[in-house]
Amino acid sequence: MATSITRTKRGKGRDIAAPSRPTQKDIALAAGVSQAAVSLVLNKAETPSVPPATRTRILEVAQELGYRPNHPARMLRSARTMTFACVIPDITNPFYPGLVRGLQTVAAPAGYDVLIFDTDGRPEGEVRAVEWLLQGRADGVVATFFHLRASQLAVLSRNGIPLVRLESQHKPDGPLAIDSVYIDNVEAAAEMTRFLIARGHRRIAMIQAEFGPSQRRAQGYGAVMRDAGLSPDFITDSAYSEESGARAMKRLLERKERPTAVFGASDVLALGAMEAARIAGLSIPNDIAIAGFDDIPVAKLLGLTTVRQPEFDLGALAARTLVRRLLPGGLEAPGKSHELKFEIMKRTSA
Amino acid sequence: MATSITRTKRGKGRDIAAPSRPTQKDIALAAGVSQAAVSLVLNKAETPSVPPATRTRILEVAQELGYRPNHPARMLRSARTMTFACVIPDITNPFYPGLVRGLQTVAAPAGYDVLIFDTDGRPEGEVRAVEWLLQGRADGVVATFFHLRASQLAVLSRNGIPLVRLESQHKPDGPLAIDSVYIDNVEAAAEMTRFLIARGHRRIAMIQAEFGPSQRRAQGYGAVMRDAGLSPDFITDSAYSEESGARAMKRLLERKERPTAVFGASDVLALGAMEAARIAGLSIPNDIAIAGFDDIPVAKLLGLTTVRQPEFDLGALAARTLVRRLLPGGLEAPGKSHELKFEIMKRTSA
DNA sequence: TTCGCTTAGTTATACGTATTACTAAGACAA
DNA sequence: TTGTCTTAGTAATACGTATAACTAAGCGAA
Repeated sequence: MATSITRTKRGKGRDIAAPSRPTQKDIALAAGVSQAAVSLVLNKAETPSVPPATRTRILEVAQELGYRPNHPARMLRSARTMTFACVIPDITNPFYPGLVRGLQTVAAPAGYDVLIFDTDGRPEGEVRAVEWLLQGRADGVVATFFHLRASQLAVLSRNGIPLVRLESQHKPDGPLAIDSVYIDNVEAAAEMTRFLIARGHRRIAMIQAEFGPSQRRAQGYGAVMRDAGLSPDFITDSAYSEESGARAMKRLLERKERPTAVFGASDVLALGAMEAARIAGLSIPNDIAIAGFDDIPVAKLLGLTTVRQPEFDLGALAARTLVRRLLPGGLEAPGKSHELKFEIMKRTSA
Repeated sequence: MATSITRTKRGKGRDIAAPSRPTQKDIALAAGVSQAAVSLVLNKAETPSVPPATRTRILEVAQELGYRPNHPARMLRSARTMTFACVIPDITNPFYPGLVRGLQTVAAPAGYDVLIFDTDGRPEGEVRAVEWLLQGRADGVVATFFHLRASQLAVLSRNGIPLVRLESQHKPDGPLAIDSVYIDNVEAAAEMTRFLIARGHRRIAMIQAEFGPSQRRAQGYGAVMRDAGLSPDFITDSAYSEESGARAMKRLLERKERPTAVFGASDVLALGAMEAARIAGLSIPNDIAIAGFDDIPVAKLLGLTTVRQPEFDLGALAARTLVRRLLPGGLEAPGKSHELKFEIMKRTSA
């Protein structure tokens, strides 16, 4: 009868050094109580059925063994992952890190982690994200979907996963646990356009992206232009990237009659445009004025006139909404749309 | 005997609408087989004990019910979370999103998700990160630790969690499953300093942060300065932020004898310095030259001369290292240090 | 003396999966 | 007819936790 001193659990077949954290069972064994007693003491602030003496003994043993709760087991047992998913096109777009930070700032004190899922703004990526969420990996989601419609997202609600969408306009309240936080992009773009017109610009072009919030921004711009008796001038490139912005700008600069101002549907597009203009030897804003949308951190450094969307606050509000949804009974409430205010940041580029 | 048509599982006591995804048991029931058979078919490419007919029947039923594996249950059973943690000071520092992207790009095809944990570069944050990792929430970690030493990180290895550190210099190989990826920060800073001297600068100041890679960069700068018979001029502010950079720059500009060049220990510090210089009415690089370290995306737009650290590649390499570590037996190999090359990006600011 | 209440717990079960060990039925050979 | 081998699965168990349901011992009151 061989006596095994090295307590190698999980070392069933192979006896390789298989590290294994102490469990409640180990604590129970060492403290001479049952596993249930351990669980009770570890989780409840007050334990009527466990007297102080036993309580402290259990806590001491736990401390001594360096016990940490096994998160996966907890998740399974309590059907809570304590994780929020953040589904966005691309974390390298400077708009999103601030949003993520806002999320974390509210989520962390409430005990939730934040997991990032990049879709690249492509339909397949968004479908994969939903697939993934249905595996029960997150308790709630904050997401920007460019392609999926409400009908394709309803499956999340049906599976008890609340969703907060980052939107570009007010959404009507619905019965499902789908909320939204938004900034009135139509009005914001309109106001920026009015500002450019007031500055004396008449030939104003807008650089658009194919999908996403660009649509609403174009709408606001188009309406104001037409109201002012000017003709909207859209130029569309594929993505929200500097390359797209630069490409579009180059096309604009090749025209016989150039615009005097260019409104980028997002800051990264505007930055690409600025870069292209600079390469072409143009001075900003004298030769050509440029405006953007988002107010990413660099916009300030580059003096880009733009529409401020408070990313941090958006993230924080979204997280607060999720936390509330995950309170008991929180899923029953109808979906609501929360508005945050934009601000026109007048800088040197326009 | 009441017949319950609405299949409401989990509805033990309260019969509120408690949505519940189908499990393997449900499939088994519907297909007239055992749960074990379902698990087998769903997970193995070849099932000698399940004939094709039964196999397809099971798969069809699974499809029909919209089955998705329950991730927490899988985690518990297989002791794999299929998650990498990325522990960094702050996702809003523009250096990190690219790193995260590099991580994701390698992790996703291998089946791993990426979770972000911000430490704010503070000791408590780093301790919390380790605590958190010990709960078995991730299979591996990519991390930047400013404060914790190897001895405090060894606990991760002891618990079977491989770690890849982002480092600023070569680390000696050790027996634990702790690898590192690094860029030779000493040499990089030295080369940048030589460049500044070659440009004719003699009074060169360096803006440092209190902790982190700033140390190595200061070392390279200091060595070259002394070799050239110049006296190093350090000015330290707390964090890696624009505010810190601006504050430090303001102090430099208050001096009677101003430096002709300022070397920021990171790009965000350099950007803050640029902004402060501009506010003070100085022209860059005529009145004062500025250099940075990191080559964050905006550096290019602002014409900041800096040291390029390939963030994306660092992330990708770190992820590849982790994936390899998590292959069977991968934890036994000694820790290795991988070097990536920097590049001096000569732009207009210096 | 018996009942009931409190104290201090324990036992049992479930969450959904993966895997090991087992088995019943039939085919075929000796 | 018996024994062996294959086929087609199944039953049982474990992962670590949370919790509902139960109980044994001791004490006071009726």
